[in-house]
Amino acid sequence: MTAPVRVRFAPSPTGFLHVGGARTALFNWLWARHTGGEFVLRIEDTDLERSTKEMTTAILEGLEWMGIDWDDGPHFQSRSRDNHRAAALALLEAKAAYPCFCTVEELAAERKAAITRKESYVYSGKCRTIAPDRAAERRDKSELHTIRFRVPFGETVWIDAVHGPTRFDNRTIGDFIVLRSDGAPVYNLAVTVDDRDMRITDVIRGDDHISNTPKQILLYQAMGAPVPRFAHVPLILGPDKRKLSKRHGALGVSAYQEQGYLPQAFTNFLALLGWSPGDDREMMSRAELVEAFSLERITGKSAVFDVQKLEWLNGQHLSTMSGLAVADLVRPRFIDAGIATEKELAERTIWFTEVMTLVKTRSRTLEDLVVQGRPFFAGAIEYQPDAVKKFWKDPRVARELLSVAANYVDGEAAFDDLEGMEARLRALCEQRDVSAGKLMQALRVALTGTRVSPGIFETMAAMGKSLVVERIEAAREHLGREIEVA
RNA sequence: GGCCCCAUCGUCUAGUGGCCUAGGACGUAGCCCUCUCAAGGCUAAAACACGGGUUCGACUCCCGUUGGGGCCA
Repeated sequence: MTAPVRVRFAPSPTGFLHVGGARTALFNWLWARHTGGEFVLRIEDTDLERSTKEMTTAILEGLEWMGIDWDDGPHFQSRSRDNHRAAALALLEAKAAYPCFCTVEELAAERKAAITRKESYVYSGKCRTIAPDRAAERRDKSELHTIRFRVPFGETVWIDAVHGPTRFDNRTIGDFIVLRSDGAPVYNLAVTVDDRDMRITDVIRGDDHISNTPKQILLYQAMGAPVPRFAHVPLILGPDKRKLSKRHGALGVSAYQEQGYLPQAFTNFLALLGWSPGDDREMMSRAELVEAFSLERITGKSAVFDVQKLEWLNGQHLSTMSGLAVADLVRPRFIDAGIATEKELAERTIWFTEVMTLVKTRSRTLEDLVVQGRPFFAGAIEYQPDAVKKFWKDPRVARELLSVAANYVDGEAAFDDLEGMEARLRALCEQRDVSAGKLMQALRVALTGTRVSPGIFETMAAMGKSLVVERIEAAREHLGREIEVA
């Protein structure tokens, strides 16, 4: 029986929750839920200058939106600084670390020399050999010093859950600082101490931390703490194949939320970036993801973020949702867009749900829903140039068609009998010797201003007779003016 | 520059020595459906970076080259 899994997500609140972080969080969460383990949230706010309360809030909100919940935390790393210092001192006590009195100038000189020799810089270890009593003496005199970790000879190896056996020659690491001269603990120390204290069993994080790992393993070993399992997840790349960054545009999770992506689609998409269930499944529910997830199936190759696939997946998830669920989700967007008031929508819940049902198969995001739903509400519409060009090519013909349409609508009593409506319209067209198809298309522009809408009879039924009449009249007037100008 | 990671269609991936004339998905193109656009159905084009080994046999294992990326400086 192995110890229950405890994972953590440890963002630093110096920026919003970006896509890479979101996926790291997701993988941790999926692993915790898959194994029945626990997910700890730790905010690494030790960079006081750049960390803000707003960013912390934004990160928590992003996680919540994605449906990622935590069992422990949020803990704030800045609150355990004393702990980190104590750990550094304990290391010193155990002779696993030593005080280093080298000045900035001396270190700069060492570095410079290394560069001229075309070697990578590692600390020479000059202060390693200072006799302990002599070092204590100098410390007592408050001579400025850092605490350095004594890196042993040999190599540091671990079995990465993603990359397999990974090894580093300790000579390339060099005695690194764990406590700065101002008493501030260094990143690798803080992380290791926190992970130890939080009893983290599995560290799932980005590939960019691989080079920190040997240092952290060395620290665990020196502290006599169990070394967790590591899984280094490949990075997410932008379309230019470079590490995803602000350059690539909207990257905060909140941006995707605003654009109208569904959290279940977004997480589904993110899960498929660097991981696959091993079969041909693409669209997966939250539960399926949890069920199928495993560290072993994470690929070692970094993946390009493909918005088009996200859009498609979002459309898929949208189409599986009921009209009612969709209506509930988009309602605020209609209100924010000033299309309808909350009260109006509340009074027409059933109708609104019907409209959303009509429109959702041809929408990929919630924003699409707003755009396509808008014409169903009273008020003026704009005639889109591309629609006019395609279906109102000749204004005279278009007006002619619309007069037939007006005639038809005038005589049409049953606005809910779709098949009957179509039969009667076709019969009328036959009688007047006009193309039913052309008429419907011209009518579509009159009713919605666009060349895209649900079936014309569904559209009319949903709009209601009076709005349909009004729109046709407006269109005929508009076309009349066009003809005069020409 | 040093260290490290990675390498299958444009993109996400399946593939763990013979099942591969390399499968799926997004995207692209075409067809069907059709009042438009989607959705849906069908079809097509599209990849194992290169060179050496190992092996009866390599997309799969090893080495090198090249390329991409990351971290540190």
